[in-house]
Amino acid sequence: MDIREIERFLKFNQIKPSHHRLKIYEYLVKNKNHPTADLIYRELVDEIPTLSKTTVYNTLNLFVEKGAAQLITIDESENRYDADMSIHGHFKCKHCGKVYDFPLNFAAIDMGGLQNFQVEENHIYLKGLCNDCQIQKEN
Amino acid sequence: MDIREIERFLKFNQIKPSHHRLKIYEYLVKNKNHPTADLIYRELVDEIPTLSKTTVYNTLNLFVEKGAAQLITIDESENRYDADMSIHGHFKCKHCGKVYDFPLNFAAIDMGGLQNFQVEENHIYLKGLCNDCQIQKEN
DNA sequence: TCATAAAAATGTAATCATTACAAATTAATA
DNA sequence: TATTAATTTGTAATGATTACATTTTTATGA
Ligand SMILES: [Mn+2]
Ligand SMILES: [Mn+2]
Ligand SMILES: [Zn+2]
Ligand SMILES: [Zn+2]
Repeated sequence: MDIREIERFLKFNQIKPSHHRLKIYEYLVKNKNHPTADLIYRELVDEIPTLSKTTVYNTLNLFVEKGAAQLITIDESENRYDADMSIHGHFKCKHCGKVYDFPLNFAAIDMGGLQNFQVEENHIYLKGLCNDCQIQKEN
Repeated sequence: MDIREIERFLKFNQIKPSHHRLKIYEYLVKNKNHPTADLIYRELVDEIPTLSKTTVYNTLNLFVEKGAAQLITIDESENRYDADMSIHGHFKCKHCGKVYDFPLNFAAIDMGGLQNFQVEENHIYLKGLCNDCQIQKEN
């Protein structure tokens, strides 16, 4: 996804593609690391010295509001963001802190107890030890 | 679950059953409302005038640490707690704010992308409109 | 029972992520 | 260019949670 596609994508989602918005969205797309607002700020401020943290927060809130990104609340006290709007699950390693994606067959989730409930969002969060960290502990 | 059972349960989980701890755990068991620390405090402070909010926080953290309750981070900026440690999902209504339980066939979740990952916790959160609120909107 | 130590609870201050808000800057429009 | 709207900025406020020192309660044992 190059900068032109990002511009089109933001416009498509009713978001005026200002320079900062383009850069923040580009960061989300290129680094699929589910970053916090603070991390995005720290990563971009060298390249964009005038960037303010408030703008990062404002922009991320706008993305979520317009459906261009999703908010991941996998852990208390840290909001993370993801430009991948497809249905997928997240796994956070308790040891290294990395957040992994995994495919999800949402239809398999049987919501027997929720007849007539209208589902608008789904958040599937797992926690534990990732493959790499398990190997480390064994040695 | 009467107070005697609660006492036994806390002891079983390596938690000394002080009066406050018993009352807070009893609140979780009797009101399956996934409350915040603040709500628990407000609900109990009349009955226990000496209760402090710090004690509620300390106690809930202890419960989670010892595996007697689980922390539900279904929404940013509010930690909710649940004494039900069985595997089940949560649905939060965006209109009325109520958090519903629903049964969950966890085995149905295919984690194809997570070979050799060791899962220790699972959090399944859905959001949308509950049955009651949909009916209201239709009228 | 009384002394002593350990555990639990309290109250206040600190922390920290996020938001509110007013001012400044930039972009769009005519 | 003049005018208006949108965006961005910097700082202050908010609010949930935690840190910490003090007080209270409970347990232990001479
Ligand atoms: Mn993701
Ligand atoms: Mn529950
Ligand atoms: Zn890991
Ligand atoms: Zn509802």
